[in-house]
Amino acid sequence: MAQRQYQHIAARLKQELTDQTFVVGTRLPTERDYAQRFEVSRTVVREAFIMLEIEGWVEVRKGSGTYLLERPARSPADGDEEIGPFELLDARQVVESAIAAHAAQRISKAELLALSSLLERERELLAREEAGQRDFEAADSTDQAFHLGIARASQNAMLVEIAQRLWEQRRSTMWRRLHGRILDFSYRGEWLEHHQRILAMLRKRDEEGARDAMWNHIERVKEVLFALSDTDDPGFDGFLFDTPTAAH
Amino acid sequence: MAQRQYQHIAARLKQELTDQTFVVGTRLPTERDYAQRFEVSRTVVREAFIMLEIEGWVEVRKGSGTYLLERPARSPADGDEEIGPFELLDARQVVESAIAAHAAQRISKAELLALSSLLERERELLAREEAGQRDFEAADSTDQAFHLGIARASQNAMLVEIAQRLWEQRRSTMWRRLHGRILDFSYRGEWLEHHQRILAMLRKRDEEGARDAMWNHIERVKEVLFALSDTDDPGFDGFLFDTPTAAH
DNA sequence: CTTGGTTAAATGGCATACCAATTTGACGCA
DNA sequence: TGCGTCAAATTGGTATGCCATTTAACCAAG
Repeated sequence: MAQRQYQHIAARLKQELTDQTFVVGTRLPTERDYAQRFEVSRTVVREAFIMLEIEGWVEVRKGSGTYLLERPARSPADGDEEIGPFELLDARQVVESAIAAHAAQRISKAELLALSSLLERERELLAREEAGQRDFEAADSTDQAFHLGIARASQNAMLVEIAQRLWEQRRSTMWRRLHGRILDFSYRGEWLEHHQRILAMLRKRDEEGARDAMWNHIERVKEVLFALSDTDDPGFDGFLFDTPTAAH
Repeated sequence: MAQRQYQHIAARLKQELTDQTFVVGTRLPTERDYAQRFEVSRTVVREAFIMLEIEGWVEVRKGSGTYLLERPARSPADGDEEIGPFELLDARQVVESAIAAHAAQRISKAELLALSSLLERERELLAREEAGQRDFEAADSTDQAFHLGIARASQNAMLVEIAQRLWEQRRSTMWRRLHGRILDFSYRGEWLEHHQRILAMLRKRDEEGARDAMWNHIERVKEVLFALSDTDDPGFDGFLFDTPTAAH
């Protein structure tokens, strides 16, 4: 596995905290428990908890335990109606393309380099995958890093926050289910091309080009998602088409 | 000292990275070095590095070392840093203009009517104000209702949520202070004209027109805000120009 | 039955030791 | 002289063990 283990465990913990019903204030299982359950050392779990602590999910009390704080991420069970995949993609299309355009005029050379190395990483992962080594976690986090990196390049903290919020939505169960498909069905090469095109526009500081490239990228993701919903998975379409914007 | 040592060490590391001149990309001293220097175990240093990694300061490479990334312009977890007025307006400009364009193709007749009646109300309030009856609260809430109404017209719950989040930011003390000025200095007539132009574009379902109208509206708000910062209010500019995007 | 203190178990904090990946440079061969 | 190879040193990764704090269970005194 490419990623640092603590990040992997942290992702699983977050998933558990969002999916499962842990009431706010609950004491979570101990580090030792999780270590045993995930079959890693307590050190790794501890580091994962540190990540959650930094991100504001939990509070760690020495000698007592780890406690769930109010969730920073929007949780479907908070009474908010869950956002469907197509609706979320629409929102991302609108917002991220605008952010990309803005970033095109403000991105630094260092940030261009950072994005470039992310794409290098995507290329590597893709090659490995073709060799049979799949690493969904790594692919997913690289994808996210690229998109959030663009938001960061806008030099605007509010836009970064908004972009993060959009990506957090993937945690919802409904969405997670589809997400794997998108990154799996050998569309990864296509996404890489899209990302390269976006980066090229940012490099040229081409505002309109960046906007269009990002727009088309997400447009294509929507198309793929739509096509995938025609597969033979029973009950797959069921929830897809409840969303207002799903009727394309 | 912070409760957990890693936080203390992380703070010292950040200070060192800010003060000292470590060139971007430099390999930092090893975990063992810092452990010795700070007289703590390598574990603690390692946890501190994890914090820096999460916050985007450094990249950690197994077997190689820890490398300084471009210093994040704004560190995410340094406590929720307050967003400055110009930064917020930039974000609103980017996001709301994109939302307006999206809404232009989806707004319903009922929503057009609702927006129209909001403008009617703006007109009323303006007339009353000229007669000496000021009602800041009403003017403010009408303004917000118009902008959020457009977000709602996008038919996308996520976009509505984002727009709300943007408007919530005005409640911050720093921002509130300026906000009164913008709505007071008899710019209200101008804002009304802008809103009418935006609504007209939405009526025509003119995507680009709506985008531009919203963009120009907020652009003008920024100009006014900038001009107002030249007034004689002592300490007024002080905080305004600390924000990265303030240097127009 | 209540209350207070004592104690033992549980839990996170920290340090140490060993593992694995990477880097470096020395050595040998062309 | 230059380059390829390989082994040792370097460095982060992980596991384990012990320490300090907190919690709660228990018992004795009132």
